[in-house]
Amino acid sequence: MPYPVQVTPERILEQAGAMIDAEGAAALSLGRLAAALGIKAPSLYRYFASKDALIRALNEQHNRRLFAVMDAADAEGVDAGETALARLARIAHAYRAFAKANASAYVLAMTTREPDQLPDVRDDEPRVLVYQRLLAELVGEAESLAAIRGLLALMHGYVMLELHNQFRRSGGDFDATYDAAVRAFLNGLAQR
Amino acid sequence: MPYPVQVTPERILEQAGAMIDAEGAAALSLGRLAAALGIKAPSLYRYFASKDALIRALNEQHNRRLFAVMDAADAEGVDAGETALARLARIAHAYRAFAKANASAYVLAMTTREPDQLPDVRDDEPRVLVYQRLLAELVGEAESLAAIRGLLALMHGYVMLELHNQFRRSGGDFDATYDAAVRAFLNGLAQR
DNA sequence: TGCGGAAAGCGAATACCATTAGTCTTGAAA
DNA sequence: TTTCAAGACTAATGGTATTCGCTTTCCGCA
Repeated sequence: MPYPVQVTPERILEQAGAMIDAEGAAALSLGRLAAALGIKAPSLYRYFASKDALIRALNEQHNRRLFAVMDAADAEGVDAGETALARLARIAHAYRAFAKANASAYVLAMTTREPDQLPDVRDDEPRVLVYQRLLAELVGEAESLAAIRGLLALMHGYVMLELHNQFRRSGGDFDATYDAAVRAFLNGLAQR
Repeated sequence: MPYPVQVTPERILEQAGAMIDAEGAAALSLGRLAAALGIKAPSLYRYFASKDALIRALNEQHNRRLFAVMDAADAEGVDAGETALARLARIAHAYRAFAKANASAYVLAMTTREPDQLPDVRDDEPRVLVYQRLLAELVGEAESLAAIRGLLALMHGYVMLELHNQFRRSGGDFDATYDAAVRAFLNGLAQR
């Protein structure tokens, strides 16, 4: 039976992502993941050194896709000849849409405390710099660090609270209040 | 040997909180918790129906304390005769200080996906309403829902990103950029 | 004063979980 | 044809939460 290759790292990640999406990250066990792939749990160790390493690969993939979605959204804004503020609002909406479409993976990537599961932060730094420069157009170079941190916080916090049902008042339109909050922040930055 | 009471629910929660603070929530096991209390794991089930129930009680306690800290901060602002905007900035700083002083417990309370670990959201609704009314002074009744959601998101998101080392640019003063972001948001709200 | 029930602890067992070590099968290269 | 490494396997280890039935101790009531 053995030898004919039955899985690849990509296939494993794809299946793991699907199971996390369907049943949540806590429910992912190597035994059930392996069974879904037609192999046994120990065989997974041929491809990933540990469960933590597998999750880190998943998180890296997630980060790449998140940035790709934001970049694509900004490209649309550029094509439409939008102002810096309008482009940032567009990016903020793309961010939230992606996070909600990949809720379990998003939460997993953003809340892992185990250092072994965390992607290397340095990979993403140049990607974030693009957006920090865009914010610098609104607020000046000196304030751009506070601006990028605040915008990331607002987007991330809103999505996290929404996904965890932590908003006490369930009434109202979540899309509309998100838009209002983002625009208030950007306007407040531009005001200075 | 049995019967002489060795623990109470309060004592269990206190020890669990201390262990989570010291070693992280993931490292909390009922066996080690029980050992630290001088009993065995199954005995814990006399006091909590499950580990999830124990964690929910911990989260409820955390929420009560967080609101108490914010209320106390606001009381100082009221005593000092501050404006609504200054009071809100003061509350935002108290929020972040509390979250950072109880990092593991904060993350645990805000990121549990298991419904059994989540406190009843309705308990906190009246407490949040106080702050929503304060925001209404800045922005009007109609926009106050977006304002409270945005402010919570900004505070929560900033703290979460900070605690998880997700801010790519590690330079700069985290206190100063938090203050700048909060004030930008509040100014943007007041501007309308 | 004595008795019964309830409460609080325990040991043992169950069913998972990630991980490791060692073994077998296979196909391709020599 | 033989060799060898890669990919899968079985079996075992130590950890986890949880359940069950049992024992011991105390308190209230007769």
